Amino acid sequence: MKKKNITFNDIAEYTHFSKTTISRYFNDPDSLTLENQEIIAKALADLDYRENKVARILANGNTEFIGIIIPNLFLHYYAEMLNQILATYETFGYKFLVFVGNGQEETERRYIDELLSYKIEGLIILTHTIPSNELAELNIPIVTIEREDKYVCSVNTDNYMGGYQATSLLANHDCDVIIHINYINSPANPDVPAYGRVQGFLDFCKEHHIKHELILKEMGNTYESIKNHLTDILNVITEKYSGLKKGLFISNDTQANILVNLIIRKYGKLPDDFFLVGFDNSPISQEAVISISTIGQQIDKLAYEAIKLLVEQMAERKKRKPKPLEKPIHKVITPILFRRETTEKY
Amino acid sequence: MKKKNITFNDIAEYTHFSKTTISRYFNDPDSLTLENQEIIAKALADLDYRENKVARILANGNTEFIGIIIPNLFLHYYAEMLNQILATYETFGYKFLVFVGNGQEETERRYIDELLSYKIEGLIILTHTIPSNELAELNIPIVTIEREDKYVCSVNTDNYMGGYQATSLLANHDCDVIIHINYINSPANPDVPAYGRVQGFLDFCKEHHIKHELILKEMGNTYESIKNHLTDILNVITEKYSGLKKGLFISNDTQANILVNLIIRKYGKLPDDFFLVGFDNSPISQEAVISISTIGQQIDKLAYEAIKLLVEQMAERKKRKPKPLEKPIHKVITPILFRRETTEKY
DNA sequence: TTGTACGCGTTATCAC
DNA sequence: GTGATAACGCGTACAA
Repeated sequence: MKKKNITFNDIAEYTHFSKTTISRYFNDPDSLTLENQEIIAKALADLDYRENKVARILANGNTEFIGIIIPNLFLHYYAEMLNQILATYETFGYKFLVFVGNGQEETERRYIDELLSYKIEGLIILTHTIPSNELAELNIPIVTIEREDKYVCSVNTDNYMGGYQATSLLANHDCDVIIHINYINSPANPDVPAYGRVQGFLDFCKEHHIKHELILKEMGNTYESIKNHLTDILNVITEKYSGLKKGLFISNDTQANILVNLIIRKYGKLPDDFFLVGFDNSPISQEAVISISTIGQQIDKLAYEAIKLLVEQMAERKKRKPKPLEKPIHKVITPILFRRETTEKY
Repeated sequence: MKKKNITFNDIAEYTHFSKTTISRYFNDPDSLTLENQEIIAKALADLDYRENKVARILANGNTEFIGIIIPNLFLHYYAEMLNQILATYETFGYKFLVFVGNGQEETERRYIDELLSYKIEGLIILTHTIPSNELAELNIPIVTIEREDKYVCSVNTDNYMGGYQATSLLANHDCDVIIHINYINSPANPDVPAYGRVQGFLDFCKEHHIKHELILKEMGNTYESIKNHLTDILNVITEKYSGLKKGLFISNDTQANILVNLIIRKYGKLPDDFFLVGFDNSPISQEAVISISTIGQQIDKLAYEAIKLLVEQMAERKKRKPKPLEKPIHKVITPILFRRETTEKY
C-alpha cells in the first residue's frame, strides 16, 4: 500500500555508503568523518527519512517500553501519579504503554501478557489485584507503588509517619478524642502500605494516652454511598463525644471534603470542637469551602523514584553478567503536612 | 544475555512442523487439524512460549499502536477522557502510547516524531498547541478532541447547545440578568470548540431579550489566582446588579465550585437571588458544599467516537486502494444538563 | 493441510 | 573509517 518507506538501504544507495555506515551515523556519529556526516544528513533530508524503531527493537532487543497498570484515573491521586510517571520520559527516555485495570485478576493478566508480547523492559504496577509473589515470577523488572509489595521492588509513602503526623497535629490542638476513619476493609492486613496510617495513628494515641477510636468501613465507590456512611458516622460521633473536642483523621481528602460539607450544611461553619485532617493533598483539600489540613504524598518523588529504581534494574539486566537482586528494594518517601483551616481555624 | 527466547523455530523443531504451520496456528487455527492444533498447543505450554509482537509488526506492518498527546491529567476532564480512551482497548484492541504535552510546539513535535518512529497507526490529539493544518500534513489518521480542528477529523461536544441550555435554565428561573464567565482569552476565536459556549449564551440572551454580560478573563492556573479573580468578579457583580436576580454561567466546574465556596463564606448560604450553572459535570460539581448544576460532556461517548473514527480511517488505509477522505469528518456529541442545588435550591 | 523461501528494517560481528 | 553479511522473529506468497 501507498508509497514505499525510506530505509537505510535507500539512504545507502543515494549516498553510495553502506547500510552499516548509515546505522553508525545514528548510533556512533563520531566514527564518521564530518563531511560524510553532512552528506548523510543531507540525504536524510532529501529523501525525508523517518526512523523505524520497531526494526531496531528486533535487531537489538531494546524496546524502551515500560508498561503501566493503574487502577483508575478517577481519583486525582492516580491521575497525578500517571502524569508524573509519564513526565519522566524527559529524564529517562522510556515510552509508556498504559492500561487501566478493572480489579479482575484475569483481565490484568491479559494486560500483562499483552505488555510482555511487546517486549516491555519493565513494569509499573499500581493495582492491588495480583499478589506480588505472582508478579515476581514474571521475571522482569517490576516496581510497585503503594500496594502489597512483599516479593517485588516498590516505592511507598511513609504511611506510618503520615498517620503519626496527622494524629500528632490533632493532639497538639488539645483534642480530647481522636477518631481515625479509614476505608481499608481489614484492620489486619499490614501488607498494604496504607495500613501504616492506621498503625501510626494507634501508636501515637497509645504512646500519649489519648482517648481514640478507629473506624474501619468500606464505604463503596459512589458519592451517595460515601455521603450516607459519613452522615451516619458524623451523627454517631457527635452524640457519643458530645462536649469533647473531637479530632478527625480521615484517610483521604475526597472523604474529608464530603465530611466537611456535611458539617457545614449542619452547622453553617466548622464548630470549635471539630478538628479535621485528611490525606493526599488532593486539589479538593485546598479548594474545599473550608480548606482541609492534610498529609500530602510527594507524588512527583514517588513516580521519579519508581522509574529510577526500575531503570536501574533494567540496566543491570543488560549487563553480560547481571546479578539479580537478592531481595526486593523498598524505597520510602516522606509525606508532608499541610496545615489549613480545618485545624488552624480562621 | 540470559536464556534464549523461545521462537516459532523452536516450536517447529519440537513438533516437527514448519514455522509456517506454527504461524498459522496463531493467525488461522482452523486451517490446521484439531489434533495438530493440540500438539502445538502442548508444545507452546511445554516450552513456555511467549509471543513476540514486535517481530510481527516488522513482518506485517500492523503495530496496533495509537499515540495520544494530552495537555495534562490535572483536570478531571482530561483524566477521565484518557481513562475512557484507554478503555476502548477492550473493544478495538489498540494499545496506547501516551504523552503529556507541555504547551510547547517543539516538545510536542518531538513527541509526535517519537510516536511515528514506533509506527503508530493513528494519533489522538487533545492539546491545543500545534495547528491542525500542520497535523494534517503528517499524513496519518488523526482525530482531535475539543480543539481547533479545521483540517483534521475531530469529535467535539456540541458546545453551542451546552451554552444555550445553561443560559436557558437560568432564564427559566426568571433571572433578571445572566452573566457568563469564561476563561478563553480571545472572544473572537471561533475555531476553538469551547467558543461555541459563548455563542450559545449570546444567542439565547439576544433571542429572548435578556439582560446579559459576558466576562472573558484569563485567570491563571493556580487556585489562588483563580480565587482572587473570582472574588473581584463576585464583588463587582453583587454591587452592579444589586436587587436583581442574577444567573451565573461559569465555563467550568472547578471555577464554579470556587465561586460557590466564596459565596457560602460570604453569606453562609446561596442567597435567593443567585443562580449558578457550571460546565463539565466534574465530580466536584456533585460533591460541592452545594451541589452545582452543570452541563455534562459525555466523555465516554467522545472517547469512543474518537477511537471509532480513527479506527475507520486506519482500516481504510489498509485497503489495497484506499481512498482518502475528501474533507475532515467532525462528529458532534450532545451535552447533558444536570439540575442540582445551585439552580433548584434546597 | 502443510512446507519453502524470502522479506520486513535495523544492529552486531567481523573483516578490510 | 568503512563494508559485507548474518542475525532478530514472524508473515506471506507460492508450491506441493
